[in-house]
Amino acid sequence: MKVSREQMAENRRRILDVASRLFRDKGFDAVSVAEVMKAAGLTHGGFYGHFSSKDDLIAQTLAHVLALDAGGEGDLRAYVDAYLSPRHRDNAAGGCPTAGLVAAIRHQTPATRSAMTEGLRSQIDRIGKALPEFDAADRRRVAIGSWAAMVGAVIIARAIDDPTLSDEVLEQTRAWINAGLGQQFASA
Amino acid sequence: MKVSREQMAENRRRILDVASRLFRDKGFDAVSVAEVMKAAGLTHGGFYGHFSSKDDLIAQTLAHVLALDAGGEGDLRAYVDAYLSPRHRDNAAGGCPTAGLVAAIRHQTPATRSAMTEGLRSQIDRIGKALPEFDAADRRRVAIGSWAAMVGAVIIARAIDDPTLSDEVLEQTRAWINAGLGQQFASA
DNA sequence: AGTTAAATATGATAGCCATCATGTAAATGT
DNA sequence: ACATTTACATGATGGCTATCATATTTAACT
Repeated sequence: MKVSREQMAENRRRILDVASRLFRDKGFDAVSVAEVMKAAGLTHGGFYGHFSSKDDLIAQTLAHVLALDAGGEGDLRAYVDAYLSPRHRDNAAGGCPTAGLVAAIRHQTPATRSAMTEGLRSQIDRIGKALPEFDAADRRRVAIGSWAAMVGAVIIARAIDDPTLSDEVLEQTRAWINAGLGQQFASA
Repeated sequence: MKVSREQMAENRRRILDVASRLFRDKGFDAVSVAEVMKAAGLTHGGFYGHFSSKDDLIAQTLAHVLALDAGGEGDLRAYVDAYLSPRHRDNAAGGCPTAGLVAAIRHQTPATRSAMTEGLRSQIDRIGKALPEFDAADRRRVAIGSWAAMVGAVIIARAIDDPTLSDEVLEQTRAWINAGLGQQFASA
């Protein structure tokens, strides 16, 4: 049955929202088109009215979720703490899409890779802007190094099945980043 | 046709070797059992004589490749440089299995998660041992922080489709880690 | 109010893949 | 040498999934 223009727009938004959660939680491959539609309260039939393919859904979902994500522009210390928390590690479905999906991007279409590239570029810039205490030369290094460590630590912590070691990875990475944030660099 | 005992052992080794390359290159899901067997010069039929399931292959392949991997115990600076090089980024099939596969471990069986956990534990210990200039308290932090940044940077660099930005991620992370390696920590 | 267009539902279809069944030939042990 | 075991090959099978075809219902336009 046909639905109103705004109902359709809302359906589309809901599809993207549930898809982003499902993809972050289970990975692109493990989520079927029908599963996404069902989670959005629809059936699989209407899917191709919204997207031209599953790859298209992936690309649009990534662009959608990366546009929202934004974090780290204000209090960087607080952002790092929340990012490297057990709570974030245990909440992949609602957590940072970069941590949840970067590694899978290699195997995706150009449109998806492009969306992720722009998301990463923005995030690095955002972190850089939150580091006014560093001079221009150091700012980029700190932003990129910290972001790589944050993403890497969460990915690693999620893989480890020993809670003690997993917690330690988060905690020590947090300490390592804080140490790096707390000091200026004389040379390189 | 039956083959000699040692021929069988060699076949098994070849299966694990090609599987580890294929998995690192394309991911667990995108590689079929038949594809692995074919790459090993066999047909799909013999597969279940060696492994009880694809999940079993994954677990054994990971244990196999992580046992070999070992790196970073000697000259840590050189290891970091090679790890964060475009060459390593562009060689996923032959590169570090952690960088290539950690993120997918979340969705694997307990045996596979366990193999990865032990691999990570060893690697962190190995890096720690290569840091004699740090006192015990700092060693762990430097090892974990550096390793998280290395793994994160390679994963991120592989996702990015802009060569300039991708190179920059590697290079700045390298500089960031070297800065961290080059200094003692007074407090935390 | 009536016609048309469109959004979604229901119901195929085709391909891929993990796994199983069975055959075959050669290695191993006597 | 012979019997037996067994590693691998060939050939199903069943399930899942992306995508397509068609029907239905109702919003949108006149």
